Amino acid sequence: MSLSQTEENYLKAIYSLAYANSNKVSTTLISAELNTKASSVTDMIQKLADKDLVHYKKYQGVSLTEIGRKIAVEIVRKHRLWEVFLVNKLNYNWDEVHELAEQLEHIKSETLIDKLEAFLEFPTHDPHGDQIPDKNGNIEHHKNMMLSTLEIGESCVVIGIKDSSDPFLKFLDKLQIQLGSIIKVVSKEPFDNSMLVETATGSISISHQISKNLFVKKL
Amino acid sequence: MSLSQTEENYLKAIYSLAYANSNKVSTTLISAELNTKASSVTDMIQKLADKDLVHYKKYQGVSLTEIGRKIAVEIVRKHRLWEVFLVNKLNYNWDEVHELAEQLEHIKSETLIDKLEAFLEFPTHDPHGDQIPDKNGNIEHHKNMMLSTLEIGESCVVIGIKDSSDPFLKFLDKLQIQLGSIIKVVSKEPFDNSMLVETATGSISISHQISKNLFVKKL
DNA sequence: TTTTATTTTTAGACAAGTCTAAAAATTTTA
DNA sequence: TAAAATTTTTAGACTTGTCTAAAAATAAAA
Repeated sequence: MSLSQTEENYLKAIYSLAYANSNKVSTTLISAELNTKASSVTDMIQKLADKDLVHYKKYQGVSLTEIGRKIAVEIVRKHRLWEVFLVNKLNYNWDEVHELAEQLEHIKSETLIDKLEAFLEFPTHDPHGDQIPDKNGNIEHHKNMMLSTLEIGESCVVIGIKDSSDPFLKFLDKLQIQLGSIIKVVSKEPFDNSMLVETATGSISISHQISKNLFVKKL
Repeated sequence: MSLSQTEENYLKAIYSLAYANSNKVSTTLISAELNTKASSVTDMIQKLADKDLVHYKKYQGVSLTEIGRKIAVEIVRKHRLWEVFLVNKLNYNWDEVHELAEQLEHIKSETLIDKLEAFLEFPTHDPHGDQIPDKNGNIEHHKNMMLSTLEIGESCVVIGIKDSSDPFLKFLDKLQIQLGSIIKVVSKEPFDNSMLVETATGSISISHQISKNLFVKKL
């Protein structure tokens, strides 16, 4: 069964919304995510239900079937691998690649994405620090350790960001903080919860706003 | 002006047909190339004419405008660069990449293809030996020297193939002849125009059928 | 140069995906 | 728990790209 780009986008939207909203997703939520009208969503949902990709009862919201979920994860996998390609090989900045990956994720091929994965040497995270699902659709959500929770003297690697808005990404670039950056907590200021940290490029002060949006792995 | 994938495919079809057919192309030819019906072609042609991408007068055939030609060449450029990527980086065989490139050529981005070109280190030919147009849409069609025209004792590099059908590509693979292969003509048989040649992997006999379909550059 | 055959175009229809406007169901609130 | 507000669905329409069948134009043949 080959899906249209549009159908794939619906599945992906439901997948990411469902994760944050305990599985059942409303028509309006989807329409907001995809910039369409609720009535259009209803139409498409009914088609997807006919194909057994979503569970659907009128007025009761939508959730993915096992097949639907599998396809959605596959698309996420493609999206993230393409992002790695764009950043690591073509020298894009991590805040520039989303739109392009949005297109590339829909390229149809049995073999392409596995070959790409091998070429990229089996990355585990995309440039925003999100895990790349494996070939079988397995994805371990990592245990959300934020920089803000570290104690004085501890060191860590940046493995992801929570708020991946454009301004935030740009700001991190300015601070020269990237995926893989190593950070050591020098001191913490109880007054505003900011912290002084040591990075490869020197020591800088980081606000709570920032430190609570950076996923890290302790060293 | 952003074109749909379909519109781009029409321009590309007209471009490649026009090259072999002295510029004016008929509705039926296009419909054969794109696997559609002539009536569909007429419809689309009229839309393209409205957008000044083709010259069109009823019953008189179609040709590309300057803008149309430019866009067509751009797509060819994308197609060929993606083919290089697939073969050189992802280890595809040259006879497997056409369909995929057919999809990738439609990815929309201002910067992607130039970055890809740089990453590939500015290749001049695709895996089938066809020239890659430059950023400005310039393409020098090389002067069609075929292996069959070489004299005894001369050496050459394979730079392209004329008949890029699947069976032919597969056959060349079997002979271990690839782009860049070096071939020296040892002897020619006047009876059937076959030739005995020396390659990296030994000396083999090549029929006229083959030698007249290989573009080469003398050394 | 008429008649015949072929090619091209028009006309009307259909599928996918979207929209607006109005009706139906659900949820909120009083 | 009944009225009001919100959400969801239906109905009908529009666009893109396609099709078939028939009409119009061109090219070939007699």
